[in-house]
Amino acid sequence: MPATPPLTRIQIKNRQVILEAGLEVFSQHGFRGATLDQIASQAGLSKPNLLYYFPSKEAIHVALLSSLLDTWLAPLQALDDHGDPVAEILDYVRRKLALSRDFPRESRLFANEVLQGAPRIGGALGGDLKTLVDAKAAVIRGWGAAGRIAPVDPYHLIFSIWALTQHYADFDVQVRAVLGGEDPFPGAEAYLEQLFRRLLTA
Amino acid sequence: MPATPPLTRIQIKNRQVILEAGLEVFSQHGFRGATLDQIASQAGLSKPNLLYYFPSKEAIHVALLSSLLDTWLAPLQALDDHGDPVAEILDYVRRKLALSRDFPRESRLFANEVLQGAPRIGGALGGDLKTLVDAKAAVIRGWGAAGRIAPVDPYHLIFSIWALTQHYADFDVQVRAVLGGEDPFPGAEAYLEQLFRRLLTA
DNA sequence: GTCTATAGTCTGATAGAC
DNA sequence: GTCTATCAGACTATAGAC
Repeated sequence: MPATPPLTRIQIKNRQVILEAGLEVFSQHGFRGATLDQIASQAGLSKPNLLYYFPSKEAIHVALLSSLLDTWLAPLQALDDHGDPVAEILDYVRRKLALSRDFPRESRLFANEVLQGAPRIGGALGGDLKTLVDAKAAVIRGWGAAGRIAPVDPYHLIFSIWALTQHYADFDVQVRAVLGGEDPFPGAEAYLEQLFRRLLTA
Repeated sequence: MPATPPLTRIQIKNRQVILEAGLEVFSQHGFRGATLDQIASQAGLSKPNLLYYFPSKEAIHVALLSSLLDTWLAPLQALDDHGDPVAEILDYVRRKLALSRDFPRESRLFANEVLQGAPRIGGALGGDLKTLVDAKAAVIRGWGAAGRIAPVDPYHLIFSIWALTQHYADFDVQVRAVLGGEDPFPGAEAYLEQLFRRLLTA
């Protein structure tokens, strides 16, 4: 028998509605800035009803972070040891930029959390995340050693891909203010392809 | 006669103490996450005494943001039309990375603000910031047109410098978790020089 | 399962003594 | 100028009716 009982359809649906509302509110205001009133209103439920499905405000936040972490790391997971090195890295950049364009709230949720010292997902950073990055960094280092890409520090390469792609989601307000409201993503995709192609084939 | 009376020495000193404490607390917890109790404790003053020097919590935050904006834009201001193009841009990268290393709290203060939609400095983004970036983007575009650097979108070049340098301050916890605690800045400086040199001299 | 009502706590800001 | 005491509102979470 399972340690936790299976959820009914209505429980599953309401939990999803609450997580969607939590994502909207937490990503915009951060953990402390968000209130249960806002989340309840966004979800179309009463405040005590939220706490019927989740034991606390923090539980909603933690559930969001952990359920989204896999999605967030999928583009790096997909980096294929056996593919063409430059194409693999450029594909990774494209997939990561697409996440920023299509899921900006998820990006800002993580950014808020990490910016404040990752009090609720700190463990995953030194655990699963580090394990994954170490593995992929070894792949990239191997490509460099074999002369298939220009020599480059694989860790800072990965950091730079994160920084450059997430910037367009996390600092969207600033980017659009400078560009006068123009959609930054077409230009960003072209620029990043140029940047990493020149870096890796120098 | 001045619209506001001149400040005494003790007033100037206490305002500075409060701003220093506010920077520490706001940069770590964001505007809503910070409390006057924390700031007062950090400053070694009582809570009502804080509000003797500043009319409200928001006034402390706004004073911090506006007094730091100039410092934050100084490295871009210093980009010299008449210098060597590649050296000027690489110097800008170095100066901006030094800000992230030496003033990470200031970086996180701005990141928190922009991430949440810049509710308190939104005006400066489309105003002073855009004006400055437009001017410097024109300089960089001129260098490209004259064949002195490889052709590159000047706006996304500037965004990429911001993203890459600020990442090491704003996501410090994540970077150090992946690197196992090692100081990221020496490696970052070498990597960024390599990256932008290859981009601009391709 | 969902609601209204509310308990208990925290927080920004003020009053008033010294 | 600085403090203690405190107010009024907002907040998370719970109690209990339906």
